[in-house]
Amino acid sequence: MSIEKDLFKLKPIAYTTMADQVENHLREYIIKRSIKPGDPIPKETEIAQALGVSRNVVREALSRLRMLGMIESRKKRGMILTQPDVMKGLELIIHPTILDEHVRKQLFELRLVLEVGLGDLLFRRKSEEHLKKLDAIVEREHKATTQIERIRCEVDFHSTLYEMAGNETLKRFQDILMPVFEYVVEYESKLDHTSVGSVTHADLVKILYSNNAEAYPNAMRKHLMPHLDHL
Amino acid sequence: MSIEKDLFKLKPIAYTTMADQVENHLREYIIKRSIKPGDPIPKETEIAQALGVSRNVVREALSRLRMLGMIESRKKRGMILTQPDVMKGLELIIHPTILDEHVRKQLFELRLVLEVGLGDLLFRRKSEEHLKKLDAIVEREHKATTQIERIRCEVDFHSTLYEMAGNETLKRFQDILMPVFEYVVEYESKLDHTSVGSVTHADLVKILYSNNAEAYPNAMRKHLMPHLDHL
DNA sequence: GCTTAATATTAAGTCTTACATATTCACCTA
DNA sequence: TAGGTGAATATGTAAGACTTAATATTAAGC
Repeated sequence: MSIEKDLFKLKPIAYTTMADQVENHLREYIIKRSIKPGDPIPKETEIAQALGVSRNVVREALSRLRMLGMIESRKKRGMILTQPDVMKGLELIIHPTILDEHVRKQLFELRLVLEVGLGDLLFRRKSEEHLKKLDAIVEREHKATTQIERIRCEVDFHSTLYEMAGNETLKRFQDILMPVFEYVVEYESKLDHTSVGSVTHADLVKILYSNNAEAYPNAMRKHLMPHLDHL
Repeated sequence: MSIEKDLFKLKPIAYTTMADQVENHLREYIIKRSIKPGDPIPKETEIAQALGVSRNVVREALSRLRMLGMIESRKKRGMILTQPDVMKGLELIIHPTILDEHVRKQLFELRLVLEVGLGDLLFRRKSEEHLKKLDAIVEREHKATTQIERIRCEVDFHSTLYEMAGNETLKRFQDILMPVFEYVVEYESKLDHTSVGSVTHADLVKILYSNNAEAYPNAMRKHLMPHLDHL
């Protein structure tokens, strides 16, 4: 009897709807035929007939791909494959209030890892313009009087670093994750803030002005140490 | 005349379908009401009636959320919110053959950044077990005779590092991106391989055995230098 | 003959209805 | 009380009709 119950519990996992299957068929179709962005894909009715399902089901599958930015459709021209934004899917899921504490923490760790490792991209792609922008932020931070203003500078500083790295995908990744971090930052700001890292933003900028790429990772590690110690 | 044509080109961008709107409504609904995983959401017919659209349109929107793992549905129990896998959306989009060269390169850079920054997680969470696993891989690599076997060791080594980091989200991120990297690795393997980084896998393991977290980032940088120089 | 305007065609978007299927709940019998 | 039977219910699937917008074709005008 208990075995039968266990089997029942397994059943829903293996369950796939027609829409799921059509979605997979379409993915395979695109890959196998190596269809490129701009190329047309078959009409809804053609797909429905070819796979022996209702147009309804096909539309559900197409709707999913369209949401991810994999296809676009025009009223008569039919549908075409598009170059998807790789981070689109992430953006669609991530919302701070839905994610649980555990995942939020893991994403924050991910951020720390990224910033320590960012050095080589920064030194290869830094520009006068970016460095001056960082200078301005440090200046603003010094003059800041309220906690809110300081946190804004904090966010601006680190966002500018990602911008400097000259990697759009990475920047986009950061932009998507930012709202999650803001929650953590708020949490951290309530903690003892005298234990701030011994390396300041100004110190980091100084290193970036130099050509000493070796110094960056450990400087950033020290800067982030208050956060790292919380792991 | 040309102005009219330009306007035409802008038109489709603003276009949103009913399914898009319902999807957004549902997202808002979930957030505003702070619905938690396990909580039920309204029936398809209720949503359709409330928003004044057909059940068909509602199903398209729900289908999208279901694909992302945000909701699950049982035949009679209705639908419930689920804790989504944050990396699910990424997994659904990323396929090496669809991504263009430019994006693939950016993702590879992302990987390099991650591995250099990984140190602190590794030193905090390393275990005897993991270190021994790394030892075994280094051993295997020494004995390897074919290029294929060497590449497999390379992949195993770095995958084990992510495993050691003790961050499931990060590991999953790496697993999803791996197929993209394999393409790049294959490409790189055709290049001059005498210019391999001066720091070997064995050196990295030695550092991990020590408690010298400061040494890690620059060691990994040197190890990855052949790749970094290609940026 | 060429351009312009009206019309037809096409494919996606939407709506309605109907039925299938699986799960829950309540009733009802042994 | 246990267990089986059937009704109720919500999702899954199918089919047909209509709307809308973009393209293709034809017709009209010069």
